Amino acid sequence: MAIRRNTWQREAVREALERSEGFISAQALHTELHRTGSPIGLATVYRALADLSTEGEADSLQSPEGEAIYRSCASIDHHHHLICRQCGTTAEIEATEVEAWASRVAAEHGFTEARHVVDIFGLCADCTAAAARA
Amino acid sequence: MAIRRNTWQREAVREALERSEGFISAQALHTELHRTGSPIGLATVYRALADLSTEGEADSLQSPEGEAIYRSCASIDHHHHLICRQCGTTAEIEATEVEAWASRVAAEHGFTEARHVVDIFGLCADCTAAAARA
DNA sequence: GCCCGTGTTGAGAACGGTTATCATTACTGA
DNA sequence: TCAGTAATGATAACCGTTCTCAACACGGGC
Repeated sequence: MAIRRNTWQREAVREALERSEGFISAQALHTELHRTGSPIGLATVYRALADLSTEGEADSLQSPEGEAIYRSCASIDHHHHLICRQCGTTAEIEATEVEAWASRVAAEHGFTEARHVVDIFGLCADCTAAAARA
Repeated sequence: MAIRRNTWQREAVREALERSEGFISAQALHTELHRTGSPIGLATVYRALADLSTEGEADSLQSPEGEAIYRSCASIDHHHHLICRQCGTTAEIEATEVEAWASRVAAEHGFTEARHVVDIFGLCADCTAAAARA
């Protein structure tokens, strides 16, 4: 694992992830890749996503349904999300104050290696309007 | 499903959940119940937890490892958690500033019915010390 | 360009958590 | 007490994810 080789598979996953808007599950990404002709294996998709995630090129979080979902993360810096639980669209949000708060609180309680989960699930403007009509 | 019957199992799950501090997984709760002598089935624990969750008597969220974890929700007031990913102990934390931030950000983007997930996972002081020794 | 060592791939098996199945049990209202 | 029917629980099925391992292919050295 010392040297990372470049393979078309890894690149295909990166591109497919960038092409898809919002969060997408590994399975969905695999299906999408097959649909567009890539005979890539499911295991490879998982591996590529895990790699992208650790390298900071992708965000990953757990959907409320328990799936791991991924998103291309052009800006390497840490940020959070506003996710519509109806249509899945996301908006990146600034959370500078929350960052500070999180690390302060963790430190106050003697916690180390703190990673925080700060995401807001709601109904986006469109879906709110659609729900109002129904 | 029209009528809900009262069974000792359901009550046992509720009590065990209240007794356990912080978040606990369904499996752990099942193990705990068996340890204290209840021959309750795993499926029943899942069902009871799901019911408690929909009734609002319990909170549920996904741990970063993908497990569903539950917490008794006696106090209706909303608060957040600092969770040790090693031993599972939790501390309740005040998050007034984060509450304000979350609703403000959601409103700014036209989102409604926003529920936020704000939890910090880390290593508690004890586990940090234990890890340092190893 | 060709070889070879080794990182990578992929099909399928294994795995762990959760949910469904279904015969049996036991609440509950009459 | 009794019948009707939710609830239970052992187990199988399910689903997403990770592991296994033989086959493959990238890339540095020649």
